[in-house]
Amino acid sequence: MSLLNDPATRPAKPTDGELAILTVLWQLGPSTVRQIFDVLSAERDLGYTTVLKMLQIMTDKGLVTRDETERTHVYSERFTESDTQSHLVKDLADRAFGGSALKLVMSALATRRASRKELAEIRRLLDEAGGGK
Amino acid sequence: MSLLNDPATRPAKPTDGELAILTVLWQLGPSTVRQIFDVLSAERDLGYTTVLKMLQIMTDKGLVTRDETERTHVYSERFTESDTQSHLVKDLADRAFGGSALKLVMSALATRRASRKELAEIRRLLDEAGGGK
DNA sequence: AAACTGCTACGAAAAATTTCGTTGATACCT
DNA sequence: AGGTATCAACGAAATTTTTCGTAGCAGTTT
Repeated sequence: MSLLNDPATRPAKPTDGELAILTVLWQLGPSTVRQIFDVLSAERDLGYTTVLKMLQIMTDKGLVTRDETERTHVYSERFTESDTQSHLVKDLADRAFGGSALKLVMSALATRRASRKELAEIRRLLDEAGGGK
Repeated sequence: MSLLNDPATRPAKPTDGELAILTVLWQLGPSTVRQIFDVLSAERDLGYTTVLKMLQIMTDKGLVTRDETERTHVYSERFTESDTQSHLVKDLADRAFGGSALKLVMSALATRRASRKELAEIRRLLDEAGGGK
């Protein structure tokens, strides 16, 4: 048997193409191939069956689930947006920042301008994080 | 002609394998294939010529430079650690956070515990970033 | 000089990812 | 019913990434 689609095992990091599909699912919620294709094909040139094939592969990998009750299948993300994002951040921290998510944060802050509102939001998170003591 | 090795063009995001090599260069500074191989092969199983080939490809892509004055070539990163890191952060922000590096930061902070010292450092960066007003 | 060691270059295989054409089934329209 | 549109499945081609065997060259040792 394969390890694919094992509910207990988290799939590997999504590829770039897979992530592009996931971001559409985050935007639209559960969607058909057609809906996802419409969004992606507006940005770049790719075929309908390409999207279909990727969703089939993602289903096998356990990145999405598929509702087959209707003829037109409906795909849903299997992990939440923030869960997947956290994973990607951790992965990048591991691969490029010696495992330190905080170095990653500092890198991001060092090169980005932020609005007052965004900075305030970050401070609030910091206060929460450090609030305990 | 090819666009490879064009000093004016930034190479595409390094692959996972390429990034692994870059992190070694960040640790050791300019290094030979042997030195890089020794570090990487301690972590995972791979051959010497694999590392050599990757460095040759990375040279073609312009990710590293090669000093051939000695018989044993010495490879150096072409972009600084923080430059490359910034790029990777921006890339991830684009691909997974709708282009918002700040959402990425918030995601990282939401799931990480930080030491007081680290939090203080982040606050300092925030003050710099928001200092103007 | 022959054998050995360490190195680069080359080519190609293997693996992973991305792409889509074709087929056959199902629904819709006239 | 016949024709058209939409869809999933399948297989395979194309591309990218990773891997390393083999060959040849240059020093070193015996």
